[in-house]
Amino acid sequence: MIIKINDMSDIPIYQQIRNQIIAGISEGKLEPGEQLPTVRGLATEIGINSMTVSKAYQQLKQEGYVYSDRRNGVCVCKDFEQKKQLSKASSDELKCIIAEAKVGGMSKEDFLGICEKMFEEGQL
Amino acid sequence: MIIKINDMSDIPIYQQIRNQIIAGISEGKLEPGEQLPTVRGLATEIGINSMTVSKAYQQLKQEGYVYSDRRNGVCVCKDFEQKKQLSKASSDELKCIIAEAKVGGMSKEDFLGICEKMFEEGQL
DNA sequence: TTATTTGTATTATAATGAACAATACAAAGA
DNA sequence: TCTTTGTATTGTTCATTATAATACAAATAA
Repeated sequence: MIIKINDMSDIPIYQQIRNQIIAGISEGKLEPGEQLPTVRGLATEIGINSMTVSKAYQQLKQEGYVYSDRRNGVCVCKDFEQKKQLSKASSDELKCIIAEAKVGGMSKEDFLGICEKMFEEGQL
Repeated sequence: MIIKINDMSDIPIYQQIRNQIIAGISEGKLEPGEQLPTVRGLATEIGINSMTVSKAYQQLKQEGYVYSDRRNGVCVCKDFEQKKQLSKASSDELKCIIAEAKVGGMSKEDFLGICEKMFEEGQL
């Protein structure tokens, strides 16, 4: 699982790490129970401060994606909460994306097609 | 067209304004050529600094949603660029939303159903 | 036991962005 | 001329992000 940081992005580094870990889990690149890179290891690898990695891991932990153990590091959860609904934040963001797509002249069918492809992409 | 600011949100005020204007256009609450509230008027109405409103309008202008005129204020564009594809930012955000939905156990069908509803909502 | 590795906590600092305050200006119209 | 419009400027305050440099507790390996 390779984490890639875009320094030009306006998305904070710790958020980019978080997003990529979640994407990795959803694509099966990170398996339940698998250990994530260590805080110091990942920080050195991508050339950032270890506290920034720690911040990403703490957020993932708080959101229920990973758990941590002093010796075994941070690992992907084995059972995710099956909420089966979008968070408020996701729902709000989705509304914005759809509004922009509509104003840009995209048809509902095209939009759903894009979503479908994204959903299937990287599936196990 | 009423703009509502959520002070608790971590989304910047100028961004909230921008998002709501775009939503208003996509729902037909704001018609092509229609004048937006004045910078000072909207700022007073929602109790914020006028430069914050100006910042939102400048971003909308730069993105091609509105145009401005010294005398007539800021108006909704009459012809939007029909790009018919998502911006890089929207596409990246959508991927994150889908990854979170998948890990949360949402089926593709459920997700597409939510998108379909959102797309149709507030349609003319 | 001792040393190492793990996540985590602490303190301090620098850089950036968001929001505000207070003006000022040019352009257009009444 | 006076008002209203968007815009530009300057400065300040505050929160967030990211860094640096340590330190600590817990678990494991030597």
